[in-house]
Amino acid sequence: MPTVRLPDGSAMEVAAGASVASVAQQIGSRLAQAAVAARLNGQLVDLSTVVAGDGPHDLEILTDKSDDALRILRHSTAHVMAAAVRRVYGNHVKFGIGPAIEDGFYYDFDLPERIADEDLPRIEAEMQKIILAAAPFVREEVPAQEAARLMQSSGQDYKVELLRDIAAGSLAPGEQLSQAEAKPVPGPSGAVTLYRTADFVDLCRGPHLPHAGRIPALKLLNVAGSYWRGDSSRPMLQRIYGTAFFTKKALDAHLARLQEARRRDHRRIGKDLDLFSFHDEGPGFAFMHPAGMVVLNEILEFWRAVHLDAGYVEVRTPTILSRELWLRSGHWDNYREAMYFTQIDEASYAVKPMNCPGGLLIYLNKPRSYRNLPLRMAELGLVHRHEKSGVLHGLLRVRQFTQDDAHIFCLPEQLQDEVLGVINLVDRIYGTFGFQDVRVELSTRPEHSIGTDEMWEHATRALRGALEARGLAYKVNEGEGAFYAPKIDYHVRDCLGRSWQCGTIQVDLAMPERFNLTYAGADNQEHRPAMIHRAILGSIERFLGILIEHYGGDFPLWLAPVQAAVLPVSDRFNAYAASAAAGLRQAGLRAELDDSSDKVSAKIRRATLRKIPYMLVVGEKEVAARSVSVRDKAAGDLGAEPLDAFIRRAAQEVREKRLRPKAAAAL
RNA sequence: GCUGGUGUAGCUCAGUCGGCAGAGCGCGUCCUUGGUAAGGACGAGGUCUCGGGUUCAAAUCCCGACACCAGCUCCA
Repeated sequence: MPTVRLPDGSAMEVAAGASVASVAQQIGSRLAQAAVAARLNGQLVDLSTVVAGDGPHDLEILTDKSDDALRILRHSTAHVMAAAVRRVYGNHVKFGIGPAIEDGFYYDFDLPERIADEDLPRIEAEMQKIILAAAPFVREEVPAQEAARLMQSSGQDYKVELLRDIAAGSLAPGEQLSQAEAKPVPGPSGAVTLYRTADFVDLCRGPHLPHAGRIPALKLLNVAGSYWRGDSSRPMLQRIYGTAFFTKKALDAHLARLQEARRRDHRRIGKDLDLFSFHDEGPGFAFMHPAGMVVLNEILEFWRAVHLDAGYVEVRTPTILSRELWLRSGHWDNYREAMYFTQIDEASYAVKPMNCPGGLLIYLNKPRSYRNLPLRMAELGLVHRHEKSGVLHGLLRVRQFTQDDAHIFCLPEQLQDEVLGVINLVDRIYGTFGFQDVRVELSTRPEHSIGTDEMWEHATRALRGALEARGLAYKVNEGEGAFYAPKIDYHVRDCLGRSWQCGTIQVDLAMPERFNLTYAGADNQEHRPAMIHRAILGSIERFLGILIEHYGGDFPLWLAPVQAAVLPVSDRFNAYAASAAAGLRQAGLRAELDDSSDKVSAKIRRATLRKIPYMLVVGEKEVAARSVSVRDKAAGDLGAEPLDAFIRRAAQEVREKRLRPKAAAAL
């Protein structure tokens, strides 16, 4: 009799030929009810899987509490969607792949008709029929040849291609098909598995729900194009995105989060708050308005202060430099399609896409001594990159932006300490903006790169050593480094759980070589310095966009374009209100007076919509007491307070760069 | 760059079958002088993205360009 070992360590005997489902039943009917799939000897399997052989077998019944179960639910929902699409559009639909992804699933289809967003309800309705019918997921193991014949005869060219690659063993993990659920693997006997749901058969490794009736809550979200296997030279398929959850409540919470993300879209808020704009006359080039400049300048003032404190000096290098310089740096070889070129007096020049060559020229401008290293040279450098038209996205992807760059020239043995110094600076800066959840990735040497193996090893070791010295968890991205250096990338997660790449630290031994940088050592010999490229905010413009979404437009006081609005109750109090506003401004606060002829309630509404943190209502009582009646945008009416006291309190809040209480709804 | 969608007042959007260009908000003027999210009246504001075509007649139909949106590819 087979024996299974459960996660709690207990063992039990099960009947020969028993399915996982019946084992679950044997453990308890509640568990059997809740069971979605199982992990048998480390493999995810269907509930219908038979526990074969005496074992002991490690068995874990997965219920809707587990993340694996959620992925299985979504993957199964993708199959149901495919079945529904086939019913709605007919048998000529060709199927690509349909995996579960981070927040849901998708399926790619090839069909002559256009699927529009308006068609999604029809598809969803068809899915509900399949769910109502509790259509089972039937697993079949067949020889690859037979599967190929089946797919061929039904015109499923993409599936045939997948089968061919499986047979050839060339379907490597990490390909665009990286979602494990989507990737069928040949069994030990060269067999592949098929899953049937309703009248849809898919090549699929599984596992799946026992039947479609186990899908409690789903939503189709949008349609978009997508290359077959992520290859831009292959056909473009139509992809439908959707999501599914085990409870209606969880689905609703997720949809609310999507809604909240739309509400916080920095493009929307940027327009509403008059922070910046874009124009046809310069696609991808942001126009910063006065209110946006206030935020930007506050960020930069803070940035300069902490850099000064961390031992940096600041430089500025030209935007246009000779083409020859970029040939020397290797940028021309590796990056010219994305660079802008121009001509000055017959000679060829490039608009800088990076600041480093300029920094190198400053280093080379005079002899350097080990006594003056490390040299930490910061530059708020304006760079231009020709991003392809389809990738532009508000402030988050632009063609011109300001990097908060720095180049640290140091002795090779100082590298790790310098990297640690940058890591500390990153912590300090991100913490100030309220980014708590920061993830770190280490990218190693890519295929196209300059420099020697030894350089790359040394450089990568310095980065890894610093990460390990700090005890930071990090993910490694093999071959994802820059052409001249391995790098640490920082990803910050905002309050909606979305991740943004901001900071980067790159240890570069190749550029100093190319540009023949030297310093005089204590031995009076020439030596080669090491170089660190780093940015913390990344692009200032992009960081502003991220901040807008993170705060939902409700900036902390120190960043708010207008910090306080003085709202007289009637124009009889305009004179006092004006003097109060002047007092605030004298104390360095950004204050405005609303002397329109509206009622206070209308003034409050307007100030609230403009997301002004403090509203100061003044009327007869306040004039008499030299006070203001404070309304905090987040906390509401706080009552009267002497004007001086408010000024002191607000100035203190600005000095401390205090974060505002989260005003977010729906979180 | 690719696939699909969208482009009308400062903003959000309506505009039927091809027949005089619309609303709300905002803006301006006047009235109103009020206590914590919208007081009232009047008014101004348009190259219907741009270029071509069809038509007696185009915001509307056709072709092309551009920009934006969703996604894919890319992001030193």
